[in-house]
Amino acid sequence: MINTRFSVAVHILSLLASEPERRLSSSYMAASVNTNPVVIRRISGMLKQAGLLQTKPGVSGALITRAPEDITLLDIYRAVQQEDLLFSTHSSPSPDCPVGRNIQSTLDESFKRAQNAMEAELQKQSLADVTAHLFV
Amino acid sequence: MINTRFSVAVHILSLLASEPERRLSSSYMAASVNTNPVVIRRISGMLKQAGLLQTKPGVSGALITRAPEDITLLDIYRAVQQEDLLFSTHSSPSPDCPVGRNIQSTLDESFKRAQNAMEAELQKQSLADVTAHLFV
DNA sequence: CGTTTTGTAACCATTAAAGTTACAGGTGGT
DNA sequence: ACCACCTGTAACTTTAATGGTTACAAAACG
Repeated sequence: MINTRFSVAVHILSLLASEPERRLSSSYMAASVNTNPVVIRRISGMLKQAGLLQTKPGVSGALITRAPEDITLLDIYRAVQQEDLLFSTHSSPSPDCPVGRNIQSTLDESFKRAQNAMEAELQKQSLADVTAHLFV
Repeated sequence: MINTRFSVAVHILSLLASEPERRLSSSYMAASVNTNPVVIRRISGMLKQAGLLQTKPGVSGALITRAPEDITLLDIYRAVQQEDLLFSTHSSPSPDCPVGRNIQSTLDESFKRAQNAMEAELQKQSLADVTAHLFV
């Protein structure tokens, strides 16, 4: 199961997108997410590195940097996921067995296709789609 | 990152598919996978429950129950994955905030789409596709 | 009848994640 | 200039999942 960083990251950016003019502090967002401000700052740091939001040390709050229409869920997913492989393969299968010898490269291809399909779907969805759904 | 059970499960079934007449013991398969026989038996148990292989207590070895063409990677994935949700969402966001109030149901939909895309791709690939790739 | 194997339970080690405390360094208001 | 507040980050704790391992009962086969 993929960790909740992705989920929290979308939450953070949804908050910022809903009030693009206001700098929202980590404490404020932590209250909405229902977690510790440090967790927010940690994830905000990843989103900042990905260029999705701006912050300044000392100055309260974060601002979104792009229009929600121009941020895909894949952008957010990639920002908070350090591992780029979705599936793990068992390590060091036996090289003395035709199956063991080739299973890794074979699975790498199969798994990559599945991951690509998932990421393609994330790319189709924008932050604007999410926020539109939030405020019905 | 998705655990290696899936990867090991495909390995097991590839072995059984490559010698459909021979009963392969957990020790034999453990040597090819390079792990402990108990790990093999544990995962074999899940594959058995899913109807993908047969075993009998006391009788050495497992047999594949279906033609590799009729087993999809999704069948195998589902057999070894107890959680049916790929993405987690953070729990108990604030009900006092319009974002917090609706984020879960919104994300559930977005995440389900992504998961469906991934699973659809797994369904397109059969065990036969995998074994064909193994023995080039 | 004894060796072997499966099926499980139980336990350990490792790892990742999330929450938390603490604090240095920067800002802005007063 | 000072002070209260915020960010960024390191460090620590807790929890849960995973994979490996030991142990053993039940079953089967020669």
